[in-house]
Amino acid sequence: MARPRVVLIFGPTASGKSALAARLASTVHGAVINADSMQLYRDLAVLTSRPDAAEEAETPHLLFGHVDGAVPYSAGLWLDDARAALDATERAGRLPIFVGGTGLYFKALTQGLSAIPPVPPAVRQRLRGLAAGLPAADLHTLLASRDEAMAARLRPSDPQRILRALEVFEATGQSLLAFQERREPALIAVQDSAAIFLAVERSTLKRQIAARFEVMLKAGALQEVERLRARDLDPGLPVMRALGVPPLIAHLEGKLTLAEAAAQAVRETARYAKRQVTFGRHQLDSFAPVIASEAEAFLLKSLD
RNA sequence: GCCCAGGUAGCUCAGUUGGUAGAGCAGCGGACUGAAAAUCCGCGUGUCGGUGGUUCAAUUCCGCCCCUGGGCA
Repeated sequence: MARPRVVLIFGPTASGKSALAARLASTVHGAVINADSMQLYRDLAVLTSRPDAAEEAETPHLLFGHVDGAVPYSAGLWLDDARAALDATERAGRLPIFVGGTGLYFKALTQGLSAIPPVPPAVRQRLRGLAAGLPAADLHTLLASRDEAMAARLRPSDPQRILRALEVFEATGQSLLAFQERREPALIAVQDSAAIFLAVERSTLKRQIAARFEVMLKAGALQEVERLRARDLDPGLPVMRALGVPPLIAHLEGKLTLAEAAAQAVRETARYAKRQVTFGRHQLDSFAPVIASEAEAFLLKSLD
């Protein structure tokens, strides 16, 4: 097998991915490229455990904190950014090391995404406004009257996917299904990469999540959320829904004690970790599961 | 020591006029094509405190014991 031209590190939150990527990058003359949908927001550094200034000074880090929280970012935009970051890293003669916990980003990177025209913000806004007052089942009925094929594939209880199908149909006059039947070529083939899925025992992960949240609070997570709240952004934006943000806002508004908010954040983060593991197991099944403590040695060996 | 209340799922509790039990939360499994830290689907995991008795049958009724909380001493 040829030497991998790129390293892909996926794993649940709090599994030690970022530190691993940073260490590896400095040993093998690499650059770390973010594949995490929240670490890319400028407004969230503490709460997303983004690499700090010292780590970023040690080796190049790309796509971290480069997006303003007011922007509704997306997997498609990330893929564009990732393509540019990959090119820049290779031109600089460094090994690209993608690291993050967003399974969809890795799937898009290695399996390709469909080419779908952008949906005009006005269309999106109108549909979301409409959806706000409607039960999901009614939205599904609406979709079925326009795009029966796509409606048949979606559950009437899944508002987010129904909304996506509606906006694509509205913007293009075609079924989302028609687009999804064809994928663009993948940017990276798993065979050309060292792709791993960090395995950490669930109970260990939960302990690490709880300990990390305490550290985040000491490092100013509450102040970070206070600044975010002061921006008065649309609560529907991704940045406002990051783990820990809603409970800490509830605490700032006097609706929860800090202890309650922390417990809620930890619980939700643990559930998220579970979904990440499921995604890794089934959607990224060509990634090699590697025990976290052995991952560095494993990667160095496959880069030999 | 006596009196009262309670002991049922990991937690908080409901329930069974006697036919081996169910909610919420937690947990576990799963789906996944531009909001993915999102959105959605499925699953009850149990010596009903212990032990003897009555009964065809006891988690349920009776006795004794143990534990917890409160009250009186």
